[in-house]
Amino acid sequence: MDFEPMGVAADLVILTVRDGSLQVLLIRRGIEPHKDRWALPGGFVRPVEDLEAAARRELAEETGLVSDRIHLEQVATYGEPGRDPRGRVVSVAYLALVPDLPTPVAGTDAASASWVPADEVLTDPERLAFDHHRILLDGVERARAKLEYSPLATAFCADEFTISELRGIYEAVWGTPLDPRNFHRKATKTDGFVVPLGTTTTRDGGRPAQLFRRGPATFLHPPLTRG
Amino acid sequence: MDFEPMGVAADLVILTVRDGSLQVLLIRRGIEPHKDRWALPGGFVRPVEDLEAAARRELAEETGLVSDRIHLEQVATYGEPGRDPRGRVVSVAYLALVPDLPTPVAGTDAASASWVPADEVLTDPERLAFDHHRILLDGVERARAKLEYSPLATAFCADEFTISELRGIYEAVWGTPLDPRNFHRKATKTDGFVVPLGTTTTRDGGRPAQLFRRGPATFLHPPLTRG
DNA sequence: GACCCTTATCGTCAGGATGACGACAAAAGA
DNA sequence: TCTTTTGTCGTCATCCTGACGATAAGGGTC
Repeated sequence: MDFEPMGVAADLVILTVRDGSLQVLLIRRGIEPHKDRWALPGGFVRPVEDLEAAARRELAEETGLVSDRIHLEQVATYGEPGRDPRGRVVSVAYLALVPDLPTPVAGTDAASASWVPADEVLTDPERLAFDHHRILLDGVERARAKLEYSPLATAFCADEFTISELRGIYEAVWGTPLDPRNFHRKATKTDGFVVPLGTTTTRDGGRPAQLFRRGPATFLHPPLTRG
Repeated sequence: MDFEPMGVAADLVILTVRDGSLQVLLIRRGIEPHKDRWALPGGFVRPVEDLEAAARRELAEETGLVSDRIHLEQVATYGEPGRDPRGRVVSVAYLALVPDLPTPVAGTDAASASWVPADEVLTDPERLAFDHHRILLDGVERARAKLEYSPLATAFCADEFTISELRGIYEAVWGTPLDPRNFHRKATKTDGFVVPLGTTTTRDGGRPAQLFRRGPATFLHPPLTRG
């Protein structure tokens, strides 16, 4: 039995935390189908190219971020017949977590790509083309869940960060305030989550805060709890 | 820009608990490539067929289970160029959890499909064709992780079960013994995990045990802990 | 029936983690 | 100097867990 050929695309949910809110990178489509509508960045996987390589290539094209230190993980694959008017297209969705970029979306013409608050997009199911609303929903939920039991929040931070900056990540992604004192205790006492650098900064105002770097832990035990 | 067509397959990690151990359904391939080698059940997605529908169809073909009450979830998608000698094939892996079947693999010729202890397969990376060892690894790890924070263990059980049967599921999947008294407390006190039926059974020997049905909870809070 | 074996179920207790919140420290700015 | 802002350390009651003792209620054996 032979197979029926299909198109395979890689779509990206690229998240960052800017101005205290979780934001997603969207592009305005320049071509049909869904011309002029907002959509997730993405494109077809090339004939000889790994799925993750395709995702990483799209990520670089849209953000200018080429580092393999950017967190990128597969979320799910969407293949409902009819989801793409061009034919049978199966889309593998990836989730990318990037720090707040100093250069706003470098390497792209600013007109077609921009950061948008995630909940603003999530509350309007018609905002995005294709089934990208569902993909975004799954991507954001994945990110929210992983903050609980993995040290992934550090992927949103710069190399060096303070505990309250880290807390700000959690508050933005979860959309809920956290007690600074309890969070401080949890973050610093969970083995391998963050390592102190011995230096301080006053960039957040108030009393100088210790600077930290991400630790070697791959999961948090016990996990943090949402809400 | 047009797309390069690829084959899209759905492969299945079908797990059950039999004789106190976690077992996976494998088939012996009757055709090339990898003829006569063991592999996960699976096949190409049809031109007009949803991915999950394809997985459910394969599940029915291999096990005779057609019920939509069987737990089936997507795990990941594998698309490395060269993973299939027939050409560029992208495989969407699904995880199915089924109760210990009274009829051993109904609807299939018994020669080509059989239950095999999962850890026996996992310890030999060359046991399975294609990249199915990796897929199995990911599927089993998903199952192990989800038992912690979801009531999914009940998917391995019959409609009515005792607490110690449920505990047996955990012990088999995690490969670690659990304290019967603490597990009983946890299972019965976690809201919505199991609901008592008021009836008892002595099928496990010893003092009659309460029978339970799965409860309405979709996650366990707080989660159970492995080992 | 007396006894034993097996499994089910309840209870106790110490230790760890959490959430709520008080208190003080150390900077910037008025 | 005083106020404001943020960081950091403590305290305490509560909940959950893991370890484990004790009792309950069947079946089987003699």
